[in-house]
Amino acid sequence: MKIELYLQQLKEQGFKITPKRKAIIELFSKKKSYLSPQEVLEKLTNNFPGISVSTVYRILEELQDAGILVKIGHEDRQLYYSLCRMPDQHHHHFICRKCRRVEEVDLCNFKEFERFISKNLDCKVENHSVQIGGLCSRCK
Amino acid sequence: MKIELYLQQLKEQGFKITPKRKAIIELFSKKKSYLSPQEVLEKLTNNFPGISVSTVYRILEELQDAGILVKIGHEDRQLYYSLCRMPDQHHHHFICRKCRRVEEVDLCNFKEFERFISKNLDCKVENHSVQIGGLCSRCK
DNA sequence: ATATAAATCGAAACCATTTCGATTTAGGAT
DNA sequence: ATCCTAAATCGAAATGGTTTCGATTTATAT
Ligand SMILES: [Mn+2]
Ligand SMILES: [Mn+2]
Ligand SMILES: [Zn+2]
Ligand SMILES: [Zn+2]
Repeated sequence: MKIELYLQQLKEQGFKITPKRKAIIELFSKKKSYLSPQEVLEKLTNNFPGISVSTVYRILEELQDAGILVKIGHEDRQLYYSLCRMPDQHHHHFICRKCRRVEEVDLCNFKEFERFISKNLDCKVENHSVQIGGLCSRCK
Repeated sequence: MKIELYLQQLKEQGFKITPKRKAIIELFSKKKSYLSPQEVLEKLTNNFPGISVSTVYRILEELQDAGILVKIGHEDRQLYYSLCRMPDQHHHHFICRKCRRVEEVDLCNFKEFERFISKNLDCKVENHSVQIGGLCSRCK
């Protein structure tokens, strides 16, 4: 997806296009791996000396709200984000434990779970989270 | 599963059976919902006034290492644990968003994911995490 | 150009979690 | 039963990622 599309997506949701937001989107779109807020801050300090930590945290959260970034669940329980390249359809992510690369997994076989659970537990299933880990084609 | 089995499991892994460890296992085995370290601390304060926070954190981690508790992934990124009632076979968990009840989901259709990913991404799949959310039979 | 709501700054607060040296305890050995 | 010792617990302080908030700046519609 081109940067312009993400910016348009931002605007459509009522956000203003600011240099820092643009820079963060650009950063993620050229890096296929997930990043922590601290890491984003470091990368931006080149072009924006004195950028505030709080700004980075806020922008990352907003970009996720806008569907541009996704949070990556990590066992250290800290925040990590990556660009989602398929914002429109439900899917999952594969994450390389070595290089942090995030790949889109355009598959969800959750229907089977839902049937199984409804039948066996008599619950109302509302959501599910799936994350796949391993080594990507480069790292394996 | 009976408490004695969990205690035996603890002992087999080289841990000593202490009153606090026992109390924490008992607490979880009568509560089917997940708990935070703070909540565990509060419940234990009745029987163990002056129990230390660090002790609770440490025991919870150890019980997880021993396969007795499982960490629950929560969007607030804080620590939550629940008793795992099927420690021996691979499975997943359903979590009620209202009452926090955790149910064992004795199903995993991950093979399909693995085939799909190996074929499309040429990756080496090593692990996956699945968590299902919704309302349990009581809460729905 | 002007207005103004949104965005950013920056420093401090927050608070869940971790650390570590001192003290106590469980459980095997004598 | 007593002793021994590694393991477990205490407790208070540090840690550090994240959030807060009032002051200042900026994007953008008019
Ligand atoms: Mn995606
Ligand atoms: Mn389980
Ligand atoms: Zn990789
Ligand atoms: Zn429930």
